[in-house]
Amino acid sequence: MSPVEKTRKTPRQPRAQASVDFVLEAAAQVLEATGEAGFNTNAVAARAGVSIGTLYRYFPDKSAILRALAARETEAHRLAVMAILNEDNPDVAPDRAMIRAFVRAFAGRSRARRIAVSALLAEADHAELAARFEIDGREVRDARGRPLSRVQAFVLRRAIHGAMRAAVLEGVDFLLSRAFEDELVRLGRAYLGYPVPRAA
Amino acid sequence: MSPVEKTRKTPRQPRAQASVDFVLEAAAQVLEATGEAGFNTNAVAARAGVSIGTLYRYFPDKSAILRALAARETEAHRLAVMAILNEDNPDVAPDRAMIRAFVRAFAGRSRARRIAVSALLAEADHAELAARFEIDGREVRDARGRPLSRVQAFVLRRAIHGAMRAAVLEGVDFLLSRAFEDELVRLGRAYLGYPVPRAA
Amino acid sequence: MSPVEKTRKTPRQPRAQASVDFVLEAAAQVLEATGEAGFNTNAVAARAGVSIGTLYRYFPDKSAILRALAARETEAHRLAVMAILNEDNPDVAPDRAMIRAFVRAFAGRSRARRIAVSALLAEADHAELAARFEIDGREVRDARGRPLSRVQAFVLRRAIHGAMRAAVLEGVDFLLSRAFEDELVRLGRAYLGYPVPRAA
Amino acid sequence: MSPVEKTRKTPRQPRAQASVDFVLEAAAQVLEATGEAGFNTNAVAARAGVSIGTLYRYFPDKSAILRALAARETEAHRLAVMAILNEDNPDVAPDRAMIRAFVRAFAGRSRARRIAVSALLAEADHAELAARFEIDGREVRDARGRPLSRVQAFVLRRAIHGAMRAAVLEGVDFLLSRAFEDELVRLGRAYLGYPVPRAA
DNA sequence: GATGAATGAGTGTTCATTCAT
DNA sequence: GATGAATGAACACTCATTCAT
Repeated sequence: MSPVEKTRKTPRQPRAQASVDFVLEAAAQVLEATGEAGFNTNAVAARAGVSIGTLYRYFPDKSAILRALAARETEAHRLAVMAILNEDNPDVAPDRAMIRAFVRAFAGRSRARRIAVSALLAEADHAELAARFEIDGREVRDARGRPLSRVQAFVLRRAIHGAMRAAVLEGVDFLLSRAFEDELVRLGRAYLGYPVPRAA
Repeated sequence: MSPVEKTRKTPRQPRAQASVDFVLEAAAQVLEATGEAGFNTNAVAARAGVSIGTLYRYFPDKSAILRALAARETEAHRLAVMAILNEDNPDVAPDRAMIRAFVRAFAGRSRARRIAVSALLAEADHAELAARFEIDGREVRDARGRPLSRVQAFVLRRAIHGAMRAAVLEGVDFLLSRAFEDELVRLGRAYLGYPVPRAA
Repeated sequence: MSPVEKTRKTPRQPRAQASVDFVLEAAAQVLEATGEAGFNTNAVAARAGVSIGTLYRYFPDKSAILRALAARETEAHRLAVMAILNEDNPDVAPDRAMIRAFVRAFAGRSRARRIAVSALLAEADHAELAARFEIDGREVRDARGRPLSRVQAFVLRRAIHGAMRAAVLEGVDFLLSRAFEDELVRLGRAYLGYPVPRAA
Repeated sequence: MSPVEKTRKTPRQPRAQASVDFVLEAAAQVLEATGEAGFNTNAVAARAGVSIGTLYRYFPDKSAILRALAARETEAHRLAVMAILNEDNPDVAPDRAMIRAFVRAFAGRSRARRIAVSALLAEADHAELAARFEIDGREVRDARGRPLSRVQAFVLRRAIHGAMRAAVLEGVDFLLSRAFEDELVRLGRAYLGYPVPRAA
């Protein structure tokens, strides 16, 4: 996916690509610093060190910036998770690695991501967008080796995701703790019917 | 809790209370119809059939409307859940009843509630607000009769809540299905170590 | 002059007169406390302990309150000056007594008076209003016993008044000092050709 | 002093400077025509032939327009006085020249200046602002060659200024007459102990 | 292609005034 | 006569977007 969903003119020259990047980075910073209320095109352009006219050369309107940012952040998140998963770490089970990757990726610059994504959600068709946030396409099977039903896959992913999301949003103190990670792992395994260690 | 957190002058006359109700109902409708972008004081007042001055007599500013609406919706949700729980229905286990209540109460006018609540979250201290959304104060114990740790309670509640929330937001077709309810129940029971029927 | 220039119905009953007084006193307090910016009819009515409807029964509009207040304050000032002048104080020369009276009368609740008077000036015909602020009607004569010309009388009065006014407005530290009083006295006497003591 | 105390962005392009001037000129005209009551940002922008957005590009808020106008008018006044003083006119004594300059400079567009200045006074610290309105920095000495005390200098300046101010405000017919000028000159000289011609 | 000055519709909010109760 | 809820015109100010330079 191109970083900009719909540009007036797709940038080919490096300078143009740099401008796009500056704008997106500035957008993330403005969102992080001032929240959605302070997110306006002039502020973004100013922080990007780009004129407002240039900004509009690359983004058709304000919400396109948000959309591009959401795409960029989602992609960055996906890559971060993938990177952790691909580390060849035999001591860590795949599901635990996944959860750890998610939590860590979530914890950084969460505000900008959250706002961008929620702005996206506010505008768009939810069902259509849901797919974007799937990261692990691998088929999951239960303890008996049966693939999950559609409903089961939904519940498993959204439950774990929801608990992580809430932890980030509510700023709980145990966000990066081993105990929290353990419980998320247990949740997934118990649901799938794997034997789980007793709770700490 | 009074529907209006802090009015400029507490309304005594019935006409006044009616105005407050009109405004909140109008606010919910505007949110439902146009989203947060279309949520402006003039539109709310117009739809409420009330002058803008009257609106400002009861709400000190725009965000107070949102806060009052979130409070009203949360309270309505709580009451709906309670009502379902209090139905003397011996055929339904308490955890299932709870989940059913949540899903059903969530399903109606979700957009207004979601936006109001998220506006609330955008402004306020997350940790402090989290408590408001707890509905069931009952202590939960695992299959061995031990009370849950703080982290466990958090994970259990937010996981189930997150899956329901995602289902509502994404508008999944199985939202009100028995299968979905079953899986949520299984998720909770498995996590707590209760024997669960095999997945459908 | 009636305290209220033009009432909708001249109050005869004591309760009505009391309401008028409450409103004017409240107006002075509001002006003193918040300046002209905070001077609004609802605030005045509230502080007067009177409903807004009652306020409008006695004052046709907002500026009538200001006019009545200016009249009241001017009259109070006039009476204060007269009272000081009428004290049989043989040790104080009449011109000095006058100046002292003015400065002292000016110094108290100056903000409300100043605002009321300047609001008055902002609306009305200056020439017509000027007469109101003449307090001492006595004819002044110069050292040779000749009456002052119209221009001379104007210059004398406005010069002394202007210096006092500026001292009040600028909040100088010597406002109530003997030195300041002395200089104002010297100014008047020198202008009239009387011998003056050398400056301190 | 720059005409604009603090712009949001200092204008570089000539078009921008022209906008600032248009706004200030329009502000003076609106003040002159409608008084402070009619002084609103939309009216100023409209009369300036400038959009409201442009107005706000150069002035952070409404009162900044007033402040800038007061500064501009004060400066214009100062320059006018200086110009008259610098005319090499051996027939006119310096004190008379000063008074003449003041009166003449005061007489034009007095309303706008008065309102702008009084708006300034209404907001700001009086003592701090007083200095701005000093025009002649020259030390004044009395007939015996002694410098004036602080109180004396205050009384002298404010007295003459007050008489002029009152004459302008009250619109007296003798404002530009020789007689008025003579009396102001006499007032100053008598106070300082110089021999004065007998009153006309 | 870049710039940034200009635009103006839109929005939150105030408050003088009215009038049903 | 008193009350105070309701009204709505008015206004300060923002910001997405355009376009002359």
